[in-house]
Amino acid sequence: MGIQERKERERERRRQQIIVAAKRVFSEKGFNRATMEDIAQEAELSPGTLYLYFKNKDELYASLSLRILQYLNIRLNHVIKEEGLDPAEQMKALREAIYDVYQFDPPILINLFHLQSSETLKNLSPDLFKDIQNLSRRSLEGITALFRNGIEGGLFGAFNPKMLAELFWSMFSGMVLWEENKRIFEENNDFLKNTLDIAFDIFLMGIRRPEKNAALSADHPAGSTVDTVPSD
Amino acid sequence: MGIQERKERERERRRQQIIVAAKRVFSEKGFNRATMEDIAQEAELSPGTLYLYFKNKDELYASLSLRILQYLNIRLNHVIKEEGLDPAEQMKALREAIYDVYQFDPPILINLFHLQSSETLKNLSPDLFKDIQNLSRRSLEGITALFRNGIEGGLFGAFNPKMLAELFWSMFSGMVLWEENKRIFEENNDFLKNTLDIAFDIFLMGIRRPEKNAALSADHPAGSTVDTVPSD
Amino acid sequence: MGIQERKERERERRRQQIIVAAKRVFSEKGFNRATMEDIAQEAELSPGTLYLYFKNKDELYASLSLRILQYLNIRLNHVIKEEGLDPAEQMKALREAIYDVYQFDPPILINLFHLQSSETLKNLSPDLFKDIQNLSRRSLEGITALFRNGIEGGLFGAFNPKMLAELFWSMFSGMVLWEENKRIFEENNDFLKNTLDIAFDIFLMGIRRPEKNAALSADHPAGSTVDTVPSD
Amino acid sequence: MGIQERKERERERRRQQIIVAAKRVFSEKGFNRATMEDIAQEAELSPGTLYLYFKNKDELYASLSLRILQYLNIRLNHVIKEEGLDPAEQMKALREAIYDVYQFDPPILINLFHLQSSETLKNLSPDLFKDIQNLSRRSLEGITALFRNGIEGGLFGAFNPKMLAELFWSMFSGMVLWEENKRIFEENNDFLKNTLDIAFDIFLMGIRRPEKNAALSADHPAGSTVDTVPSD
DNA sequence: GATGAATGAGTATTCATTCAT
DNA sequence: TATGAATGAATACTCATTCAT
Repeated sequence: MGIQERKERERERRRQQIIVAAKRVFSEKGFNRATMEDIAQEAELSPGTLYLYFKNKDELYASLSLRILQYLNIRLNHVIKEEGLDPAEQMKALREAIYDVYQFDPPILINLFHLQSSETLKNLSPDLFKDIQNLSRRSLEGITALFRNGIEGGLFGAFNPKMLAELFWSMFSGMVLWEENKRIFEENNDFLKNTLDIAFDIFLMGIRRPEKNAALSADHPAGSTVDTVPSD
Repeated sequence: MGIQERKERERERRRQQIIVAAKRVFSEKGFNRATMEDIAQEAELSPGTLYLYFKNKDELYASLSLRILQYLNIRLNHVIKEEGLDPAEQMKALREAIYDVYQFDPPILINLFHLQSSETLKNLSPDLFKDIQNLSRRSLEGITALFRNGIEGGLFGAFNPKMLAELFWSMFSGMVLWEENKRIFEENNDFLKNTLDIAFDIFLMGIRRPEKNAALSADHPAGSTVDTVPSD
Repeated sequence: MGIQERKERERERRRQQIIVAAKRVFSEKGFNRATMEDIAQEAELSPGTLYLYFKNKDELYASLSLRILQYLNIRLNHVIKEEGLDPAEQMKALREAIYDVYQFDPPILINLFHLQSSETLKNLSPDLFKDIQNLSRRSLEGITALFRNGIEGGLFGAFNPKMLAELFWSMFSGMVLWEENKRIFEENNDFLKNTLDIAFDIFLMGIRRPEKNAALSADHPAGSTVDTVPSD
Repeated sequence: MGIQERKERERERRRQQIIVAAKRVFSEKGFNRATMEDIAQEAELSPGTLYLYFKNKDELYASLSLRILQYLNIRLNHVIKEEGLDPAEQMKALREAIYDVYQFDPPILINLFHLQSSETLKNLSPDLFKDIQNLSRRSLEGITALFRNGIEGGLFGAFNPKMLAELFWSMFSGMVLWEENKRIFEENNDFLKNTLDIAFDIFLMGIRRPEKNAALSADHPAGSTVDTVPSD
């Protein structure tokens, strides 16, 4: 059993070694231009060895995302389980957690969004697909829980917490992509780092006063999302 | 001259025919799995003909984006130039324009974001790259102008209009991507159509009360974007 | 008939126009890289028109060679038919004719040798192939005749005139190719112009004294070509 | 180390296996009509494998030439370094060496001349181009050295040895091409084998008596190459 | 005759994946 | 386990040639 376990640990170490190498290569060359040969070289292994740890290139790529989703979950759980935070403080902690996830590995985070909107996802092994799906869902549930706390704690009005969570998350995705856009167009001015704070505030401001929102929203049906959609 | 013009028109019609076919195939199979052969077949042309109208696969793909950017610009210009709208009404019109752009061609819009965060962009002919860059920039300037109107019209507080425009646009991008995510994870519940309104309201709500924002933002440096960054 | 003839003349003019354009393009880009499109553009015609005058690309290419072979024949005939030349003067005239053929169109002449050692020749229409074959043969016969005159006039020893003609011609081919080599290796020092004279002299010197040749050749069977091989 | 060496040897064997197959296919079909697929099939390998040993089709083709140039060099060095040969015997040995080079691999030798007068050469990797260039140069230097010996040994008159070497080599090239011509025109009578001897004799005869050459050359400037051009 | 848009067969090259060692 | 040589399917792109106008 000790041997079994040591082997398992060793195996995990190799996987991480490969993932780290893959991360570097994918970031530098993009998914299509990065070859398994490149990654093997970066990992100081042979191409064949990669296939002992990952079924194929798509799965190796997807495993990168899994890693950041795992980190996201850990951070969200910390926020949720930390004792003695009132809803407003939780919100501040959420913002910081999101920050950290971005800083944990910016290129991988971009890969994550790229992955999600690509054909790759459809070709994963069912297990890995499930893992990604579950972790995504759990992350969203975590954020939802935080918003629900806020609502229940009287911090916000009567919005549907899941919808707020999704909106919040998609807003964040958009900012990350926008950052990437700017890098390509070479107007690199650190959009994300400069605006996440202000965006967060604007967002929280907006949802803080539901009675005014209701007024504004009165002339279109989206008002129906307020409080009437079951929160999951 | 009449002949010249007719030929030009005929040529443009063919280009559109190919673009339409390409759109279908790219949407169905994604960029990598879609072959030029597939597209030619869909367009009821031969592969060689595609190359009479588009230099290569990348450029054909990029041309899809150009099309939606053109539509976006037209719609934004309408909003800006429409007479007799007060800032609040302009904001409402902006929301509707954005709606329409999405509905004009949802899969292409997703392609646009995919394109922007991909390696493809770097390999276009300089002309096409410039076109996309310029149209993107002009679109953003259009949105910026609308926010500036809002600010000058006293509708909002003292935010930097360009930053608001970028934030708004990235939020929208994120929602589109999220919609795509959900499609892949097969929880298709029309997130975008249901939430664009509410998101818009939240966003506008938030930026409407800068004095409160300032209070919230007081403990972090992002407050510095308020009113102190030159509006262009 | 007048009309018929004028049409024929017009047709020939077009052919020449195309050949001239093709010559330029082939010389600049080589056979494989030169496209029919390129040639059409150079001739200020459309690609389709080329096919009204030449069955295909190979035949157009081969027609270039025909042109220089025709010129070679004309020059050789002049030398042969010129009255009052003794064999030594005829030899000098031959040298000058060969010079002129090279200077008539150096790149085409190189093309000619390239053509002859390539797969192209096998794929010509029988007629064109025959034409080239016949003109080549006739040229060689012309040179042979000149050498026979020399032999019969006592200028040389007892060599087989046809063999001397072939040897002479292959030597010239080799010099042309060598010139081309040097151009590619960028040691361009006009080898051909500088050495044709000296080569000619060495060659004539050598064959002038068959009794010495016989001595040198005594230990190998090639001596059998002396005077014993039928001259056709 | 033993392993390293064995691998290197194995690799070289594969290269030769491919070169041999390529030689057959190129000879049969010519450069353009021969496909990499054909060559792979002939070598009983897969197309991909060819690219593990040769960067591309051009380089594979050029490598054929390298092989014969290497053989030529070896043979020339033997002649030069053989002890106890007087200049006349060296010349005889040169003739035999040239014979052998032709017989070593007639089709490849033709390829070599074809290569040198084609566009291919310009597109090789710098290294391979350098190799070919150097070996060509060294071969010519070898022949030059032999002629210099002859001159210094009083065998010939006062010609420039390098020019003689070039002339000699181009004559040989021409004979090879002419042989190929005849094969295509289907009058295959082993021209080369029958005439190299006689050509050699004529050539040597001719250069043996420079004072007579000078007489003949008196009326054209090529006489200036006699003795006045530096021998390198 | 002349055009030139359309054709579509033809191919070099890549690279994820396998498997004998 | 690890290797890395070999595989061979897959595909973007070219260009000689055709034919409706």
